[in-house]
Amino acid sequence: MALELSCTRAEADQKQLMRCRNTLNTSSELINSVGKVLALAGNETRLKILFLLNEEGELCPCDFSDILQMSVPAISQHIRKMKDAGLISSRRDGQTLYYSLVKDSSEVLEGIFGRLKENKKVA
Amino acid sequence: MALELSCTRAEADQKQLMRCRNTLNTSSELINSVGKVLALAGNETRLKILFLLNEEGELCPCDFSDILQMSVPAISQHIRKMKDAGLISSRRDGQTLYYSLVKDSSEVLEGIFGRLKENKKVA
DNA sequence: TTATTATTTAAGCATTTGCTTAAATAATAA
DNA sequence: TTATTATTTAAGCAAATGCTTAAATAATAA
Repeated sequence: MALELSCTRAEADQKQLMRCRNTLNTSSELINSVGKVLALAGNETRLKILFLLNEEGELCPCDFSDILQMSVPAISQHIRKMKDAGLISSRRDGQTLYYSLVKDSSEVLEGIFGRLKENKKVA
Repeated sequence: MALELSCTRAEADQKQLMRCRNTLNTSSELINSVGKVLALAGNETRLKILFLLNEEGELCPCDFSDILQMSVPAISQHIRKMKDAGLISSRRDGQTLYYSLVKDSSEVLEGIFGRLKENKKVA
């Protein structure tokens, strides 16, 4: 790969580069966890699922399959990723599993949905 | 695929399903564009680039290569995606291209970075 | 018990992603 | 001009992603 060990531009601001490295180091855990949430929400199907859960409270895989016109297994696999990441949780009622957003972990989502709602008002 | 045309649960709330379909239809453009931004920000390297641009104002590919310890072409290709999406723009100074966040299109990012900063204060 | 329903899980596969290396631009310096 | 530097672009490839179909669980109904 032959990676340059430092920026060799004449104008390179070494203090700035150090500051950036420090910023990333001190926030690395946070950036990592936020990145995971964004990667999950960055899929259109999953974003719609999260968005609908935010609006409706809880829905089941069968509902999503119907609404999004996708197969149940496809929905289920998206749901699993978000459940594994702690974004959503389930409640069983008979044969049906109802999923809902996990309040605690939807901090990043709140920012996103907040913007979505603001824009919605304007548009 | 043999897709079910509607949720057949006895408890299925047809009004709710209709409302969900409507919600998605009326917000589809917005969800689509937000989804694209999230997909871009959902990559750890790109999230770091966006985060650093938000903190520092502007930086060049060479800086990122140095800070993130990645090859210049790898950085450049991440940058291109975000530039194509209108998230960042460039200013040339000699041989160096300085990139910065496009204010207008960083609405969604603001929500994310806002949360990042809040958490930073706490942590 | 057997059948049906709601859901998950697993295997397979095409598409996408993100790197690599090498070559092409673009600007400055000699 | 030629050389050097900063960056982009392109081709190639391994890994990840997101669907498909089929099989496995789990709960209810007959």
